[in-house]
Amino acid sequence: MIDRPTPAPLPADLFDRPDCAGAAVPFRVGDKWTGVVLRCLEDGPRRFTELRVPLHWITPKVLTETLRAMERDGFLTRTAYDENPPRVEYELTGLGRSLLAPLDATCEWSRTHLHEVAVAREQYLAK
Amino acid sequence: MIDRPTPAPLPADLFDRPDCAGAAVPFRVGDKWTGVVLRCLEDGPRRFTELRVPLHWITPKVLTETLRAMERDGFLTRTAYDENPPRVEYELTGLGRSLLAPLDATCEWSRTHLHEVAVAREQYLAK
DNA sequence: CAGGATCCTGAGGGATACTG
DNA sequence: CAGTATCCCTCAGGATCCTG
Repeated sequence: MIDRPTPAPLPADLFDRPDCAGAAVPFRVGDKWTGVVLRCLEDGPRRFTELRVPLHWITPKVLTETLRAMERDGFLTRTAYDENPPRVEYELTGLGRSLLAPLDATCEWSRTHLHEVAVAREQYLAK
Repeated sequence: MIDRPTPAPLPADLFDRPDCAGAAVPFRVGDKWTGVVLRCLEDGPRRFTELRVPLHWITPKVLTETLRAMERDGFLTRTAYDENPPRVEYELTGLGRSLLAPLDATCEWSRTHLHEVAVAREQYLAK
């Protein structure tokens, strides 16, 4: 386990910026949320509620399902600390981190080509 | 338009081989079928029915929807020849071809890491 | 051959409320 | 705080039949 400084808080508009492909990205990883969760965890471990913020307050049920599936597939670890109030942290494994490569390739494509898709759609409608 | 020799027929088991990630791939491009259609077209233009073969005889409705969406987004062109019986060919555009890069990155990940996912799932079940 | 028209289902995803 | 437990609802995707 790498000794890592506390990562900066996740900005609430992390996936809501002009330079972000967001919902228009034609790629999805696994289910609807796996990709963005991956991005949220790349700087270090995060807590449950912390993750909900940039995910537009995704419902606990859906986030739990997503995290459980990713844990099952070996993409992240779930660590529960026996405290009160309870604290649980999710952290990427090496396998999960390896997913960042194809994810980056996808985001890179979006950055360079997504506007062409928008143009193509307009031309298609104009016909 | 590049002058291209007639591509080899699409093998029916193109996505049904032991070395193919297939349905286990945790990535999807756009909808369920866009990625595999992309792969089917990378060697040159293909006809409607020709595409259905490796796609396990996907129903015409679903294939039409997929192709229309990809045409609308500028990923492929649809060329109808005025013959009898009718002939229609689908061919990747430059934009569509550019999608092969992130798609390759994804497939490469699957090749090298997919078995780790299988192992992780077994360990998860064993707990 | 290349689809259009219809009908149908199931599973992913969401809202709300409650709990240790 | 970190979830469970229910209920609900859309809609991608499939089955089937028909046509220029």
